[in-house]
This record gives sequence, C-alpha cells and structure tokens, in this order.
Amino acid sequence: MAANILIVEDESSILELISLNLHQAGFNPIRAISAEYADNLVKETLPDLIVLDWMLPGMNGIEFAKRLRANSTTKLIPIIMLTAKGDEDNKLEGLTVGDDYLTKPFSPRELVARIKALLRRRSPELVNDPIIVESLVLDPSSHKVQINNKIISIGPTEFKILHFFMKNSDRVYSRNKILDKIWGNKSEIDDRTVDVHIKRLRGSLKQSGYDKLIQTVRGAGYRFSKELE
Amino acid sequence: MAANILIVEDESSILELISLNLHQAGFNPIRAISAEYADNLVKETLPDLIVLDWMLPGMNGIEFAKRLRANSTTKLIPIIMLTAKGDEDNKLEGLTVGDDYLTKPFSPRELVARIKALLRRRSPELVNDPIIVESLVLDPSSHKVQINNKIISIGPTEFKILHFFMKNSDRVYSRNKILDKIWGNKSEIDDRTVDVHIKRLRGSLKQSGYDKLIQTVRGAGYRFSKELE
DNA sequence: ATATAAATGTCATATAAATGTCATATAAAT
DNA sequence: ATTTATATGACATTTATATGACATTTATAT
Repeated sequence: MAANILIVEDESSILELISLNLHQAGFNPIRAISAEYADNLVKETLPDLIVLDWMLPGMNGIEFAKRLRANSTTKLIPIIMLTAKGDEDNKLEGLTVGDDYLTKPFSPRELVARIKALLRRRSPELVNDPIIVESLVLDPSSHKVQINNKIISIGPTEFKILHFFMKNSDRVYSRNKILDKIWGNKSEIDDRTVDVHIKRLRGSLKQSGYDKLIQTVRGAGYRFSKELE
Repeated sequence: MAANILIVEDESSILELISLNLHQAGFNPIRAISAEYADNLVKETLPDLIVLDWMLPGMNGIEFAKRLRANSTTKLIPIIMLTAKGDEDNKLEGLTVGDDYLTKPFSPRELVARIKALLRRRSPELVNDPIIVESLVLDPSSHKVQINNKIISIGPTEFKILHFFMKNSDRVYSRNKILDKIWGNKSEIDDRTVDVHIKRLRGSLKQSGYDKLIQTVRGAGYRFSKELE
C-alpha cells in the first residue's frame, strides 16, 4: 500500500510537478494549495509525510509546521520543508521545525530521495527498497535485477512482471489480472502474450534456477513463490 | 471477488483519499457524499461494509446508521464510524451504533486494517483466508494445499472440490449437487465422474491419512468431516 | 534523420496435464 | 446369495501451457 504524501504548495505548476513525480515514484500525492486547506485535510486523515512550502499565502509553512508539532496526533509526521534560495538564514529554523529541507529550485529526484530516506526511518515498508529473495535482488529505483551479485539483463515488461510478482508473492494471478496490472486495464492484448513474457522471464532466471520461483498454476494463472511444490 | 465498501463522507478530497487507499488494498470502493445519496446506493448495491462519517450535512451519520440497523436487509452490514476528535462523549454512542469507530484524524492504513478485521469477523468468505483443518491447509489466494507444511500437488478440479468441501464441511452433498457446484449447473456430465475425482482427491491426501476426511455416504453422496464414523 | 538494436505481440506447433468414460473389482445392504 | 452402490485402473480425448519463429513496433545510438 502506497504512502500518502501531503504536498502543501501555492504555486500550482510546482504542486503538479511534485505530485506527478511522487506518483511516478509510487506514492499517493495529496495536494493542498494553502496551509489552511492542508490543516483541514490533516484534521481528517493523517498523511505519512508532508512536503511543505516555506512561503505560503495566509498561514506560512513554518507556522503550520509548528502547529503540527504541537498536536500529539500529528507531531510525529515527517515534514520536508521547501525553502526559497534567498532564505539561507532561515534554513536553520526550517531544519529545526521540519525533519529535512530542500532549497528551490530542487530536482524532483532529490525530493523523492529525501522522502524515501525519511519514510524509511519511520515506516520502512512504504519505501521502494530493493526486494530480496535469497540471492535474487530486484532494485526498483535502479531498475536492476541481480542474481548472486551479478546483474542479469531483462526486458522492461519482464522487469515489471518480476517486480509485481516479488511485491505480491504467494498469490495466484490470472493472465487477465496480470494484463491489467502490467499493461493497464485498457489493454486489448491477447491472454497468451502473458505466457510468452513469463517464458522470457523464466529464461532470464534460468541460469540460476530461480525460474522455479515463477510457478504455473494450471487453470488459474501464475504465482511467484519461494515454496516449491 | 472484492468486497464492496461504501464510503459516506461529505468532504470530497477525503472521500477520494479513502477511496484510493481502499482500492489499493484490493477493495471496491463506492462513494457517497451524503447519507441521502448513500441510502439509495445501499439499496442498489448492498455493500459488504460501510465507512460512515459522523458529521454529515442533512441526515447525520448516526441517524443513517440507525436507519440501516432498523432495516432487516441492511441491519447486518458492518459499519465503521468516523468521529471528530472533540466528540469524545459521543464515542460510546458511535460504538454502540456502529461496529467500530475511528477518531479523526486517522491514518488510511489504520482504516484498512480495521476494515479487514471487521470483514474477517462478519463475512469470512470475502477474505479468502486459508482454511485449516488440523495440519491440512488450503490457501485459496495462493492456490496451494499443504499438509504438515509440505505442499501437495493437486489438479484444478480436485482443488475446487476440496475447497468446496472445506468451506462446507460436515454436510453430505449428492453427486449432482457437487456437479452443480463444481462444474456449473449446465453440466451434462455423468454422476460417476464425481467418484473418479473423489478418488483422485483421496489419492492426493492419502499419504497423510487425510483421505479419511472425505467420507462416502452410501446412497447420499460425499461428506467432508473431521469426525470419523 | 537514419541506422541499429531491442522489445513486443501474435501465431503455429509441441508438449504436458487434466478430463471424462468405461469396464471391472470391491464392498455394503438386503 | 443376490442385488446395489461405490472404488479403481486404464485409456482416448480434450484442454492448457510452453516454446520457437517472425513481422512489427519502439527505443537508442550515430
């Protein structure tokens, strides 16, 4: 289940940019264009992390952050402050109030990295850390698959399938479910195509014997599991 | 078959957020922005569970909950109430009317956990939990059957029969009833075929002695039961 | 922009597993 | 002892999955 990240930012273009990037990184972005609006949202549902712009119309970022810190139910939510270039002297205050800060302009990649770092501390299960099964390692962020510390080459679709399977192991998925999850629900693609990609994926894993992890469940679909039958 | 969860919440952003999180958790969220609107939806869809905001414009949550309880077709639907922080004194009433409650602000993750817990209690058939009889375990989601922690291989039809029997144990089913349940009611298949599949299923269970669980009731059909005769 | 390589989806075919029926053996009921 | 119901092994057939080849699309390098 993806982490819910509240973004508080008054410039809509930046808000959208961040939102898009977080979505691509696998998070659920929640948008707020002001501290007041964000406050209402936080009163209802607790986000897992807050990205908070320093300068906001109305209540500013630091004020909002302090309010969050003052409330026992919200005080533990990690906050990343976004500060403008000029506010060098305010950085200290930003860092003391928030858990981390970034100076504008910042790279979305950097923001995602910082978010992951903070989330990792408090809720490691929400972060896209490498998934490890014995000596098979799939690293979503670097898009690499290793077996015995050796990188194996694998096609994009095969990567997605393996990723999906490793995240959702020990469960059968029908070909149609897999088509939905990997290709998207609009896809007009033939069921049998899944077979072919499974074949290719198994081919990539074969050398190490890990192709056994991808199991055919006759009449039901495929399953990724350590436990062999 | 995902559980249908009706969410009644007037703030659209919260409604969307909850909806998104439930969807990610594998549920089928149904949105309603008022009790009046929800009332119609309940009649149409008979949801498996309702997440109900306490404070609503028009008819409030508790009133709506009471109406649901008064109606025989809806009285058993589990309800999770969402209460505002201040309403400490109302909690008791909320808990008595609903089956569980959460105080705002709550984390979506917590909500999902509560929903699962309630569903497991009230409609275990929706939760696809493993079915366990002594050391025989059938896991519908992974499509595996274990005996003494060892996976046994079993054909699709045998799996369906065993699943059906474990869900409906201690009851005799005629061959025709079994044909209906497993093959579908259109089937033109011979009664005796059931015998053969029962034979095969027993064969798979034999090693462990669990074939004894599948009992022949002469003149009536078959029965799955722990109690040996 | 063009050349080159990689990836994709489909098909036909090969292989394997599962199925349903039957004939016969065995056990239970009368 | 005879009738009736169920168990079982064998088998031909059907159905599902695996696989190799190929034309086409898409991405990457030049």
